[in-house]
Amino acid sequence: MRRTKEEAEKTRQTVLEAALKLFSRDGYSLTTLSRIAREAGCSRGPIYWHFENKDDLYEAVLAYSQEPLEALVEECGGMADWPIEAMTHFIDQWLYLLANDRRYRQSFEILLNKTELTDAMSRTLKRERKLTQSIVALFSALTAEAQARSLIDNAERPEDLGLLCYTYLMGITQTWLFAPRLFSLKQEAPFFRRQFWRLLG
Amino acid sequence: MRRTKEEAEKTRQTVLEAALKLFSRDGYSLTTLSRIAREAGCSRGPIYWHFENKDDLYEAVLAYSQEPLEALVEECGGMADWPIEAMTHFIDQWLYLLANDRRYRQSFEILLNKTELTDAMSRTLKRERKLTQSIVALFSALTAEAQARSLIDNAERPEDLGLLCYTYLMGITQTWLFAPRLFSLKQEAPFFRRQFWRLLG
DNA sequence: TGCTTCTTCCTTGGTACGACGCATTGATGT
DNA sequence: ACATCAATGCGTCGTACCAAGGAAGAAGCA
Repeated sequence: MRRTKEEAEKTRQTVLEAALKLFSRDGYSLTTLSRIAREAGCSRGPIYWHFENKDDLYEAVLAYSQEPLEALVEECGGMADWPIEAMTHFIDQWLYLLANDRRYRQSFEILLNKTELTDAMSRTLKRERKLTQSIVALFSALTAEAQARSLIDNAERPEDLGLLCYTYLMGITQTWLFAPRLFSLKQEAPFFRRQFWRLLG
Repeated sequence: MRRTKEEAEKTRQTVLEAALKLFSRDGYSLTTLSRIAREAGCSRGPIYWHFENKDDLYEAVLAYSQEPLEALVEECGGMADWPIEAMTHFIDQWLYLLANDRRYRQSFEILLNKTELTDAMSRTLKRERKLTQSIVALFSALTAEAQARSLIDNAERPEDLGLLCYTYLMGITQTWLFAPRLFSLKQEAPFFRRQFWRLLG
């Protein structure tokens, strides 16, 4: 039955949240539209109304779940005049959100552990690589600025250091999500922060 | 028709190689047993003869593809008296194999990008986590030994440093496999090696 | 050695199952 | 009255898995 605009939008959000939960828990293939509908408390109909198909829903879920990360990149991009503070903030937030923000954690969970990156999702892949690229570029710019002000060692090229910062964070993220019981992220966070600055000198 | 023992074993290997190729390229779900059979030049029958089911084949493929890595861990485990040389060797080999050894690269490709880590593959997951654990333990032992001989800085706990070494390598691996065009692994390898030792001091 | 029998390895249909996607219908805000 | 939002049922497709059968190494026996 027809709902008001707000109700319809709420339905859409509910589906999105349900899909995020199931995709991040059970993976893309195993999660059927029926299950998502049941989790969202509706039938499969609304899903096809709000989204083109399963792939489209997946893309929407990923975009939705990555909003916090994109906001963080945006935020630190505006702190180019305080490169050290910007990097500190980025790392702190990255680790904090990973440990405490469900949506943020689920976005990585899906992408790293619950998706088969095939040609079928080239659209999603392209978006993700662009995001990766933007983070590397951000760190490259910040390290370049920090080097210019002699705040960090300048023996290495800033592009390399930008890449290094990204791989450093992704390594922690990937390892923790793959084996959460291997170590406590909250306990080790200060250690990882300390070691980060050894990398940059 | 019945083959000799050697021919049968060869069939098994062919299936394994075909599955490795397709799993690492197209992912687990998209790869059907028919495709594997066609790639291996046989029918679906032998697959069910040599392996229980699809999951079992997957497990076998992963174990097969990770032989080089397990050999490397084994090898460096025997170099406890030369911790610096052992770590150097491990990193060099890791990066070299990643760039040059097809099977080694495919094993990570499958695990990182082409598999949905659901409860269904708990057996595989357990094996992988154990392998992770063994690498972390290896580096912990090597850093502890190096600290004892004052070869590296001893401000941090060796368990933490062992974990750090692993996340460091996985970050590079994950990032490169996710976006191979982001950087050239061969060109950056020396850089990554240099920075590794900054982490340990 | 030569014949028979058993076992192994593989081929080929067939079946059961479940998912996606769509089309139809229905209900209700606007 | 109309457009929007949702429920339902069906068609189609593709896959994993199984069953029956067949062909030829391997092994036992004279």
